Amino acid sequence: MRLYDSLTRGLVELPPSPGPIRIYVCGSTVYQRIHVGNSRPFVLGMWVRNWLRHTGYEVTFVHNITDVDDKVYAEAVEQGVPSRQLSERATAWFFEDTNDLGLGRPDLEPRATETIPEIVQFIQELVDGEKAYVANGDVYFSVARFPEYGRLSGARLEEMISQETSDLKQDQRDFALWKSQKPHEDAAWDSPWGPGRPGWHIECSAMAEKFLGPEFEIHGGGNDLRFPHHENELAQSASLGHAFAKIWMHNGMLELDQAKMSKSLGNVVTLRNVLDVWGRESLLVFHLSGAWSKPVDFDDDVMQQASARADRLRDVFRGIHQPAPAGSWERFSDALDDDFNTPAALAVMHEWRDHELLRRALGVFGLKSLAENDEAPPEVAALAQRRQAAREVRDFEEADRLRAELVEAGWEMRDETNGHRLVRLR
RNA sequence: GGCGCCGUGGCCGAGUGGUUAGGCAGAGGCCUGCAAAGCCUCGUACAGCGGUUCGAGUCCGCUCGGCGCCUCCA
Repeated sequence: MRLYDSLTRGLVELPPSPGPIRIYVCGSTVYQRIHVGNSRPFVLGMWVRNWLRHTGYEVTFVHNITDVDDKVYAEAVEQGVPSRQLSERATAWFFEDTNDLGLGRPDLEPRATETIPEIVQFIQELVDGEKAYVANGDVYFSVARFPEYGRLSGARLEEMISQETSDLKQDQRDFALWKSQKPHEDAAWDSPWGPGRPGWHIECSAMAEKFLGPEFEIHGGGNDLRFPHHENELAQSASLGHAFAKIWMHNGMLELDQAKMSKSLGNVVTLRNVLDVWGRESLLVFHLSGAWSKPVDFDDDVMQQASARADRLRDVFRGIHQPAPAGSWERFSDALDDDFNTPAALAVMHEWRDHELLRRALGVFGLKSLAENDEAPPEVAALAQRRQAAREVRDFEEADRLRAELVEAGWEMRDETNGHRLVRLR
């Protein structure tokens, strides 16, 4: 299998299976409900894990939760609640919403606040190696001492100007590894540099390396994290001589009205809302429909299309279909092995009539539910029988009345040559 | 301004330089009391202009347009 790597800007071949594949995907900072855009890296990570396991790899998938950050404190002050309480509530929402995607959980879901000792040690090593310096309770990474800085984002060091300025920085491009506690911050941890909390990027270097080691195969996350987040993670880890990620997998953004969906712009649709309105299957099919690395528009129209596609796949398991040429698993697996091309894989699935083949493919994407046959409850089946009887005596008025009653109960009658079929309405 | 991605039929969206992507919507047909689903048929599209080539959606250049990052953001 090969994947597009943002660092080398080309396709990189994975080591042959079987073998270990370690994946780290940046999760969300938790201070409110996550939006649909946030579901993309989670879904992609779970799917890649499933697929790699399916093809024989031993996969470890780490997906972190950043539960300490400027935003968390700010929102807590805004709402007048303790920051710990806020982040715990938002973490619970995160689990609730992602659970409802029905994909299971990543192997490890570490939280920044549970990784403080490793973070502190990481920073200490950077300070000891003179890659970072202490200034009045803060610790900053020295960008000038890492010549490779800018490689991931393609930015030139000389042209970078940090917007987060501080008199404590030796160079305005430097970024904080540790921030001393501020008056409005109600939670802090002890450190050799005084009470404070981690800067934004160090927690990911620490969590990734704690569970995967100094070198791992895939690092994922949204394309907007390429700079500064991932650039800085790479700088921190590489400064200690760690190889860090071999492949950087940056997923494209979800766009709403031709602009990136983002909390700061406020053009956000929560994952919760999408799950409630469209259901998990339609959302997953939507994610399947677009190449992971490219931006995609999110609106009712594309969700409607995804929903119709989900129904079409579902119908394969319902009706009696015309015999079709035997499906080829190879075409499906070739699509996924080629940079995880899910739109192409989905197209192959649409051509299949073979239940077992299709069920197996759906399983990779957490969509086996589409293959489940609906079993009508006895009272619905009884209603259907009465309608069938009415039809047989050609009492169509009564038949239509009973059909309307069935629709009311959430079931659709599909008449067939020798009987009928009940299909649950969604 | 710098770095990067992208422009495919009404819509979404694949596409190693040379035979059909696939789906949604729409039209006609088969089936049917009606309906739904299914099945069959129907779209000769690749932003524009040059160039390379026997041949380009697919490579090169330019132009136009869209998006992302450069500041918190999946």
